[in-house]
Amino acid sequence: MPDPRKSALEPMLRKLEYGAFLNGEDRDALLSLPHMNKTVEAHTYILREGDKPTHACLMLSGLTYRHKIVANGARQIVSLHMAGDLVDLQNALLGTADHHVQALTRSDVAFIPLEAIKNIAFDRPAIGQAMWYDTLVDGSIFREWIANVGRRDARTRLAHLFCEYALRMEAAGLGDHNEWELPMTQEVLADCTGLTPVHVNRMLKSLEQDGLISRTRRSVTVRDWKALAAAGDFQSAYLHLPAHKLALTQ
Amino acid sequence: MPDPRKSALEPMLRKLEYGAFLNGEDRDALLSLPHMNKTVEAHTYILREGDKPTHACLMLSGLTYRHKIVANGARQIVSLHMAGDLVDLQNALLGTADHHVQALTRSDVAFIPLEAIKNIAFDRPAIGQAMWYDTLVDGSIFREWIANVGRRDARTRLAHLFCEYALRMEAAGLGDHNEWELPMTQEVLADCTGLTPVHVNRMLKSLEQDGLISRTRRSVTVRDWKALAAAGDFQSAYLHLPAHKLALTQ
DNA sequence: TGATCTTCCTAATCTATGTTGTGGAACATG
DNA sequence: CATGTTCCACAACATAGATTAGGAAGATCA
Repeated sequence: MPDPRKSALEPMLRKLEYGAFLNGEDRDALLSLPHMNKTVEAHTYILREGDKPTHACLMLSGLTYRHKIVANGARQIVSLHMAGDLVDLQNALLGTADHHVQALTRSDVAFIPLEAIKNIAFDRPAIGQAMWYDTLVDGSIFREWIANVGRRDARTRLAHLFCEYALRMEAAGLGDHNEWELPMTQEVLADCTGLTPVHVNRMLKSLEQDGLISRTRRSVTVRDWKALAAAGDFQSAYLHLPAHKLALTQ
Repeated sequence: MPDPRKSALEPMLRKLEYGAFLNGEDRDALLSLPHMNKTVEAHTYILREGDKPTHACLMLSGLTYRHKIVANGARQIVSLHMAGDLVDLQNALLGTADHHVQALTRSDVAFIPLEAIKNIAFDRPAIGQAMWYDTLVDGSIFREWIANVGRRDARTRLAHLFCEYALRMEAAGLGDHNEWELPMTQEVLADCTGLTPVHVNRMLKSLEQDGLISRTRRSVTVRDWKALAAAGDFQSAYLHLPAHKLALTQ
């Protein structure tokens, strides 16, 4: 058994602790989970629709996303994932993957055998509750995306996506909500928001001209968080982040 | 303790058994859960965004839906629920509701104390796994809705919604996938699909004229299931229904 | 240092869907 | 049965966002 004190699985703890109090034994048990580390290059598929996964995938660094392809060939990204996210707990327990998981940037991930996850979740109620909670937060974000894509106009959608991304990055300790790396092409932004890259470009310009953000090739600076949140009809409650993670943005 | 053999909670078992094998004791424990039955009229709010629910709500009959209101006042429905669905397990465990739950038609529901749900889930691993699975299936349906609303055109969206609804109703024993009650106004359909009622009307006419469906005021007959599924870019895998529930539609 | 590729930007044009409005059918209410 | 209300159907018009396309600006690599 690996020494839990220097486990690579450390990033997993943060989010799980949102959902339940984990005592020392719980934490050790989590950090001692068997796993296999791997670095995946940008654009690599981690899982394809129809696969029957045997491992869950924990993000250690980088960004990944889940997506679906519809009949006309268009792609819809349904979620983004960063360090600490247990990406395909979803696909894992359901047996057959109903969507693709792909690396957006070069990423370090840890593959954890499903059996080990199930065992730990049912042996240790606090961990089980934490994982369940985590999947519920995922669900909450999905609901918000349905509303975002279904009922908000293009500019609002994009601003909303930015606010969500900024807060999640900050909560994960990966940046400041007012300034962050955005390693996405405009095509990726379009596939997150159900728009075309051309129109994303127009809306980016609009947000920039109105002084809400400024940007360089691969990073964004928020010039006026309140205005951006207003433009994006963004209220953070659905992220279910603990209060102390939100202090700075209130 | 009520006699589990004639519990009103019976409809809960079907879906939970998709996710795990439940033995006699598990089933008795579920059916003996404390609960309070209630009939809610159409349009009644069962839960509002911001509420802190103390009970989960099991649907016994009728239809309910969850929705969000965005800044411009538009409504986006994010899911539909029918007999057997544990509607707000989502809101319940998350502490604060991030969306509204409202009755679409007059419905019978059972309110089950949250504490009792948590206890049974962690005392009985099979039940815990079944409930977790159920919330994951919810998540899978959310993902499909994001893709539906984000990347499919209006006609396809509507056909997709119909296919999903038909299959879920049939799986719940509430109808035949080729003929069902549709107690929804075109405005409700619009709010499910991110369209306007006027355009829903156009698309309904289109589906009807092309011989895929026919309809009366509050019911739909599928004239050609295969064609409707094709028009809706519908593949049922994401519903994660057991094979025997799908036999008729293959 | 140039050749090649990707991404970004911009403009012109088009179209799917939204908006507004009207009349009538169906249903609910008393 | 009379009346009010909700919902549906249809039409005329408006527009947000899609489509297509070309060139500029960076990146990557020989």
